[in-house]
Amino acid sequence: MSGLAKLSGVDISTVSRALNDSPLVNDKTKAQILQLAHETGYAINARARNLRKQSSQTLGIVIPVYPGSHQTLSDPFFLEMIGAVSQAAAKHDYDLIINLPNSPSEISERRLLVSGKADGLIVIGQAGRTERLNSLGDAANRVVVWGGMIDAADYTLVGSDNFEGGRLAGQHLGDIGRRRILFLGDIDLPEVKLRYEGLVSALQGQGAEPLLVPCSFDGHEAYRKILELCDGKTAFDAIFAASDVLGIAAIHAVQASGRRVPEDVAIVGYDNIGQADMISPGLTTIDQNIALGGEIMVKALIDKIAGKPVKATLTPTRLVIRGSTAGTALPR
Amino acid sequence: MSGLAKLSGVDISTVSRALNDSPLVNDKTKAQILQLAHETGYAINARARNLRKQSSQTLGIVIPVYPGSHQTLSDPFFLEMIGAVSQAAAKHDYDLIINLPNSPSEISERRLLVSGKADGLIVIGQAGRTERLNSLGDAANRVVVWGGMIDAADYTLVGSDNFEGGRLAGQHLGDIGRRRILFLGDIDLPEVKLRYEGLVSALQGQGAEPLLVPCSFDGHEAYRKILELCDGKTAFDAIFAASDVLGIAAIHAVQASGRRVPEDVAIVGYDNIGQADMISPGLTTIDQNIALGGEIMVKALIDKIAGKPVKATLTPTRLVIRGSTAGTALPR
DNA sequence: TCAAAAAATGCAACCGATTGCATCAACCAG
DNA sequence: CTGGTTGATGCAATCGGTTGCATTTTTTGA
Repeated sequence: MSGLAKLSGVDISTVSRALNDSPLVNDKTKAQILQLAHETGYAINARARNLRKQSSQTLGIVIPVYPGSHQTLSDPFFLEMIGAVSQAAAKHDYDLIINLPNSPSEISERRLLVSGKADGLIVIGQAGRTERLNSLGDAANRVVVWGGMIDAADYTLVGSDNFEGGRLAGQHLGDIGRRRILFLGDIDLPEVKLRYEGLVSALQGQGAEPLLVPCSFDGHEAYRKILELCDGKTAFDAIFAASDVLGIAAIHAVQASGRRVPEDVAIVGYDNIGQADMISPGLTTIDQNIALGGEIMVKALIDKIAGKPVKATLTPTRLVIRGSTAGTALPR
Repeated sequence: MSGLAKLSGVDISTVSRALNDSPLVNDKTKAQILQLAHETGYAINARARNLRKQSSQTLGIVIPVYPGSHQTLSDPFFLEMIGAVSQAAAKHDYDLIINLPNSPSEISERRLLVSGKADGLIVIGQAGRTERLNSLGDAANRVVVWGGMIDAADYTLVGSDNFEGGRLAGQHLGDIGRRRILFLGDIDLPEVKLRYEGLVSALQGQGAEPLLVPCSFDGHEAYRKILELCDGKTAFDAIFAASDVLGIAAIHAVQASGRRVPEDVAIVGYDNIGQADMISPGLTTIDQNIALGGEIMVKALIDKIAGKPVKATLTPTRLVIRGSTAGTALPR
């Protein structure tokens, strides 16, 4: 910048204003400076600017994946979420930094905010982190969390309507005549619990009741558990899985045991990840509209940073019917 | 920091040294300052530190996805790459910022480096960007690119051995008796071209020659093209697709046309994305070891930033046989 | 034509850390 | 007791922008 100042013969303060398109600067001067900047390939030093302006035009996304957690970063849901948030952030002229906590106890969230590396934080999933997130205190007004709506949260929540999603799945399975329905998932997680409750509520209307099969978000675990159940004497004609990864594993397990999907066992997943329609049969699922979710979170976070009040938001939640319940596989 | 200085009664320079564990500071003083820092939840201001140290402990990853490019960010390959790089960066105590260029012509790479937002850059794929990357000039010594090995590159390349991958695929298809093999992909991209050449070389030994089916990385396009070919009069008994997404689409297309995989048409993909074994039949593919690739790139980039010489590196490339060529589908 | 208002530019403090150099105290050897 | 080391700390410049205020230049209106 001082280089540009010398070249154009004005003070660096004028250069600064010109580059920021300040109305204080004469149009001719401004044009000349911009021209010079362009020619010399000058780019404002973000480090200095960030320090002075006390902001960094950067958002952070925290993915709760650590050695020992059952979910891995390669879970397509996380990856799609990263993609969605990243595109939304870019659209709003923010950079996005990814943070993967090394351990469940590390307080990297606070550190990211306090150190000023990020102006705000998007946290994916609140499982077992409610307290920790609440303890962010002051910093909490620069945090948006993706997760199920719970009352105990001080932070802003964005997420799909998990209860409604569960209800839709239950109703659909009822509609196609299924009565013995397994729920595959870990209801200790708030999001999953809501999906389960939605399912229960839908089935009540039909006089049925689901059977709970506890399972983490690990596809291999789901495969094993469903295979065991198939080989056992529990009778069931449908599975509602807490995620598409689990649902896809369930399809495989059911097929491996010699039964047909959907004729013998209908299967519904949750998330509508890109792979849900790349398998045979396609996986019927609950769409969370991840792309929209990312956009909503980014916008909400930017509003919060600007001090505007922001309230929790639900993304549209809808049922996507494919071969795993419908009998016909749709091509992509 | 000035707060800590007041609290502990020493100069901020001493506080700074203490927090950085400098040997210049008396151990007792140091302990006391660290204690205070812990109690008050103090975190070093990254913005100021970055400015002063002329570095930001941050790497950037550039994904060449923009409106109009056929590949989308939701391509699992990109997502897995982001995950791999992100974990590797975290391991080396670097933050990672994601950059999605808004247009093919935008020079966001240079900007990221020159502005100091990132100390170094990892670029995924060099398709049509060779010139642009070479034009980075000085900045190129802080760039590592994932892509096929080509001679014209000034920058450091890391990638799987695309030629060998193609050769492995060709050999395998030959071994199982296939002679009429389609290659599905866009050989204008350097990586894809090498895969094709590897395939050709393997088939030469067997007296066969592949048929080229030009196709972008878009799964839907692949589906349409393969379906057309199936309905036409071209005879073929195998497909080697330039990516798993294309391979999976090909499986669907072939099945939709009433033929069996692998009995009528054997299919091999490329990448070994997580979903390759979540479909039926599982997709035989060439594993690029994305996780290792991410780690190698991060290490190479950090070395380059430190001024060490770094040379191009190939990641191990191997054939993973699954149901789409083997006749038996493996459970996950 | 000249004072007042408006527009454009310059000056200098500031953001919060890091670090070379100066200073000061404690300790040692002669 | 004194000069010389060593260890510990403080001082102040610095990184490269941004911005409130002062100053200069230009424009306006009577």
